[in-house]
Amino acid sequence: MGRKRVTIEDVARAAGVSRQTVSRAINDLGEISSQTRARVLRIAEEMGYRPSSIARGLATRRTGTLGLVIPDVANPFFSDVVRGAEHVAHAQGYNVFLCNTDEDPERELAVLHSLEEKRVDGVVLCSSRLDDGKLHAVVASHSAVVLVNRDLEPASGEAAVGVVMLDDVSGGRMATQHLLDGGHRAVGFLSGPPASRSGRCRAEGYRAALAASGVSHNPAWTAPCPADVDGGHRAATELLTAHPELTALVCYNDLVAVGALRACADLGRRVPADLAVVGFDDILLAALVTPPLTTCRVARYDLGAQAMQLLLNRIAGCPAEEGPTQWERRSEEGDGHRSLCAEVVLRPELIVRATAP
Amino acid sequence: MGRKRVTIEDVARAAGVSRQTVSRAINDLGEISSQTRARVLRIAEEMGYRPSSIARGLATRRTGTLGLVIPDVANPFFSDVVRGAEHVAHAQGYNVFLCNTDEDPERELAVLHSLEEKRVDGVVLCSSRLDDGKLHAVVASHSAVVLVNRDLEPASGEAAVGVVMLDDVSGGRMATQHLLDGGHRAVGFLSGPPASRSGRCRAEGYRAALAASGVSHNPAWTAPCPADVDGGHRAATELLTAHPELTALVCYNDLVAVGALRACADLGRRVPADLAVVGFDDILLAALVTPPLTTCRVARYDLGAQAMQLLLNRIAGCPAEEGPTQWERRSEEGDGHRSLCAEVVLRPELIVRATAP
DNA sequence: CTGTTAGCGCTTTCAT
DNA sequence: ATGAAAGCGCTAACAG
Repeated sequence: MGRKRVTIEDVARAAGVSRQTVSRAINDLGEISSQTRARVLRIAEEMGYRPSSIARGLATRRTGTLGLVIPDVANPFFSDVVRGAEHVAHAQGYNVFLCNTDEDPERELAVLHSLEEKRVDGVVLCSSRLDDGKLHAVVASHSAVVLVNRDLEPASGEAAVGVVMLDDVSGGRMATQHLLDGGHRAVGFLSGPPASRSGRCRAEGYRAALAASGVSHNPAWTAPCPADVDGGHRAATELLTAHPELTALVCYNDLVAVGALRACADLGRRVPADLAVVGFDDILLAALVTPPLTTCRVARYDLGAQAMQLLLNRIAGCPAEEGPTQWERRSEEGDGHRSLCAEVVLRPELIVRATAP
Repeated sequence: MGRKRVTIEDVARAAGVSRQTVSRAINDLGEISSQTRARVLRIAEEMGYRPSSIARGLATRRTGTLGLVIPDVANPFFSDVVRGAEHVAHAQGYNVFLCNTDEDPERELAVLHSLEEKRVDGVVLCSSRLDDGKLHAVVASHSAVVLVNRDLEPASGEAAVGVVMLDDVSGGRMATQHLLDGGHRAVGFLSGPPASRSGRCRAEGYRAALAASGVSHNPAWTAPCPADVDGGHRAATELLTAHPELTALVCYNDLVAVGALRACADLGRRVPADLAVVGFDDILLAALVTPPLTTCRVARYDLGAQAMQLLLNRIAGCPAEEGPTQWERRSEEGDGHRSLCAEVVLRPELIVRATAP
């Protein structure tokens, strides 16, 4: 394996032309007779020539690769985001570096630096845990950045960063309202990791819904937890034991909700008769557990796809050193230029199943 | 964002040294006084210097990136493989390009070519759907390749390729035997995609178990299906309708098994009373559906981790043009050199839950 | 220990 | 329509 690589020089020599001509042929730039081009391409093909995108990257300052930074591929939420993002990127001829941060800000910074060294043409950064200062530095050092599920005030002189957000406040309100509509008054909330913006926004929506219905809000009914089945299981067990008065639970995500279901089974509380449960995300699992989970669905694939599309728009539309002006203007024009606006907001949708009918 | 990048030249000038000295400092190669190194590093840091790994790649012919090719990230099986592989790669300073093939051989070939152009240092290729000829070509054109769940006879003059396999024949036998032990004689098999090696091997194990127990094998009891819940649902519905005599079902994977569970619910057949079901993989979902799934667990994270470790060993251990000799010898020496052997086999483990007690 | 000279394989710019 | 020269940012191989 791996004998000496064929270079453009080799092909040029074999075809009896200059390297430039070969370059023109493989890049399909017009200035070449279709005869020579066909001949060169055939010879290149025969020799198994594979142009080095790394040499090409050095010369053009474009690598044709993008970074996609997420907390964890194994989280079904993000694996769908990845699919959406990759699909869009590949469709336009880009490759993507997938980077996990494991929710660790140090690791996040490390992968971002690594992407910078790789000279990626742009980055989609999901659920960043970086503080505003560090995040500004990151944005400044990459040629294009789109943030998913994380806001950032543009610093002065900085092009507005692309942003794709979930309307989590609405989501939290929606989920809670559904329970209130069902007659529940003692509604708890498992809020997920304290560092999660989604968690905080959903909590805000939860409180807003309670307030709007004139239901008093008991802070002791809210508890943080790790964002997985085990975390939900433990937190729900504790919360339900400490506050047996609760008749309903809004959960940070479906994994946590499934953990809560397990806790109910352990504690002998029937769902939904004794306790109603609402999750978030609508992962595959949600429809398949017993009883099937009522949940707030988020269009995860679209989230990734839109973020990537936004990034590609910015890469294509901001050819050189153009300032943020055009972007800000566009995004204020309304919906006509959806593909060019700098902020996208996705609204969740309540899927009513058996855990909170 | 993205003003002019700082180059090694800029740093050299600012520090009043040559580029080479800067290079020595950042690469921590001995031949430099610790004073100058410290000073250079400080200046580089201050200037926000980020060495271009693409220029470096051109010069060194090593990119520090690896390819990981899988059918689909959103498949929970592969997302765990990805985690294992990435963890090992990152621990040794490599980045990985993740590529989905969507089980499409054309796309698989395309991503492999793209990785070749990117000059990755090696590739882990999972569940390749390529025929032997094309696969040999792929192996020949990459500097190091590890195959997961796909075998390949080494061609003459070719270094043996690294291989990590699941013992799927054992798995199929194990699952079937468990059902036979439970008294079942009419055992069906949903064999997954015809192109899947795992599917074929599990089928082989299934038939072997039947034969070993002297149970006659009815080919009509085996049916292929797409490897997801829906595929399982449809195939199980058809199979159980056409052959109501079946009392047990071995399923290609857990997703298919969950589909079969759904089909049973539709058809009014209780599980496990009327139909016993065994799945494969033990994904998260398996323990959480009702009733919890009996399944053959595969150490997915380990699968990815071992494959990547094997790849890194081959990259490190095969410095130049050394032939396959050393490898073949090592792998025959036994288990002492596990980290250097060229083939790893992982055995699945039966997890008995409620669908086939 | 430090600097100099050549590339790595491609594209760009300018001739022809 | 084609070719020649220069350079992208870094390291390898020598000198000193």
